Amino acid sequence: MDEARVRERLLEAATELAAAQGFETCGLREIAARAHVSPAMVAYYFGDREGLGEAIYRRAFERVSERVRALIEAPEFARRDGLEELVRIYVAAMTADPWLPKLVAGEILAHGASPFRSRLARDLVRGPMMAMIRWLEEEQRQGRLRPEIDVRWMAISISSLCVFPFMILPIVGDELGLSFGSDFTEELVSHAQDFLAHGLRARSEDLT
Amino acid sequence: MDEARVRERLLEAATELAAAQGFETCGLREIAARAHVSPAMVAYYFGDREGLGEAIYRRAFERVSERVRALIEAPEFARRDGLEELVRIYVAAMTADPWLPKLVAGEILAHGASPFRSRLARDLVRGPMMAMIRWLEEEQRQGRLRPEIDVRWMAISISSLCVFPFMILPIVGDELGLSFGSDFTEELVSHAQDFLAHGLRARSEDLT
DNA sequence: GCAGGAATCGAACGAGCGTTTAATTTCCCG
DNA sequence: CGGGAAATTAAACGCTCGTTCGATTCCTGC
Repeated sequence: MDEARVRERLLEAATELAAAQGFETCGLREIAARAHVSPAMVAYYFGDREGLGEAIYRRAFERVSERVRALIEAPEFARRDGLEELVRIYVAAMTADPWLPKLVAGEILAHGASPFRSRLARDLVRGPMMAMIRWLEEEQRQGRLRPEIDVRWMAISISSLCVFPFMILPIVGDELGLSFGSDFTEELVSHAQDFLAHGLRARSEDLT
Repeated sequence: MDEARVRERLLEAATELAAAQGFETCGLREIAARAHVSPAMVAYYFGDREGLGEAIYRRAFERVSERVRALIEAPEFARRDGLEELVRIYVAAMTADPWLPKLVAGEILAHGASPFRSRLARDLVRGPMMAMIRWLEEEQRQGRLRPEIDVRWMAISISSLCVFPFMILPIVGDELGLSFGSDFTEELVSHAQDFLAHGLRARSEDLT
């Protein structure tokens, strides 16, 4: 088996299956068959089944956190429309790998299933959200966000608008005439930006 | 075993476990033990394991669709602030049973795992969303919603704001100082209403 | 009070799981 | 080219799963 490292092929097969049906429900033999490899290779490279699961979720976590770190450190954050950039990069992080949204959803759902999964779900969700909250607080302090709104709920709402659409798209997408792809991502970004801007941003004029 | 019907106790135990860790990952013996009943009772009342799963998810689906039907037929919909009422009842539907949010999340994630689960996930998500879209179209036609926004994205955003917070609350709740309960629900409703009203509603005055 | 069907149980079965092991192949280096 | 370590495999093991089955208990109507 020379065309690619066995370890990498196992990770890829396991990731695809975990994204399609959840890691818990797919067997070692199924993963190994998809990677054209013996099931014993899982023990050889990852110790045991849980080691393989930890590896694929850790990789997913690192990809997300790496992109969210770019989100935080990007120079666009200092600009006036930082909120728009936040949404754009947040969505871009979700679409960087086609299987990431369902993987994140699985991790959210698996929270509590095992100590390892709980810890990973926490890392996967808490890190980006806490960073976002800190950024929102600063924006609010500078008067660019409506002062009366709790930043925690701002962060929850932003996350909801950026993540949840990916989770329900496979179910309602064909009925709505929407499907994965750059079109969907761009529409999501622009609509989320629109909602958030008109809902969150401090305005000099109108309304209480 | 007289204090409650065995069938009902099995349904309850399976629902709690499915909400806590997903139906796929909990065994029949575990469910039966929690219901203080022999595993053979599952076969007796539900035929097989999948029959039990179908029963609990069907019941969840019926509870949701029943409450969303109330949402559609409620007299409040004819009022000026129908959007606020929609959010309130949508969230109320999610909180009617404490295990419903995770059950819905699991169903979303399980879409594609099996023909039965795909069909149920579709029923669970499509029905309420299509009804919501039809209602939003009517609202938009009557000039109460900004005319330039795609109603499909309105529905996606409303669903996101009303459902996703329940999914991440177990993970980030303690760090944010938020926890399940009537307080959380009320805050969620009021914030979602605020965001949607200022983001979606047509205004006579300001901005392009 | 008893007969008979419904309800319930504990035990056993076969299948599939993750894992281990011994054997084989592959590869690299002296 | 040959030897030893690394890589890979097929087969087997023990375990747990969902399911089945015969026996037992619990109702209920006569």
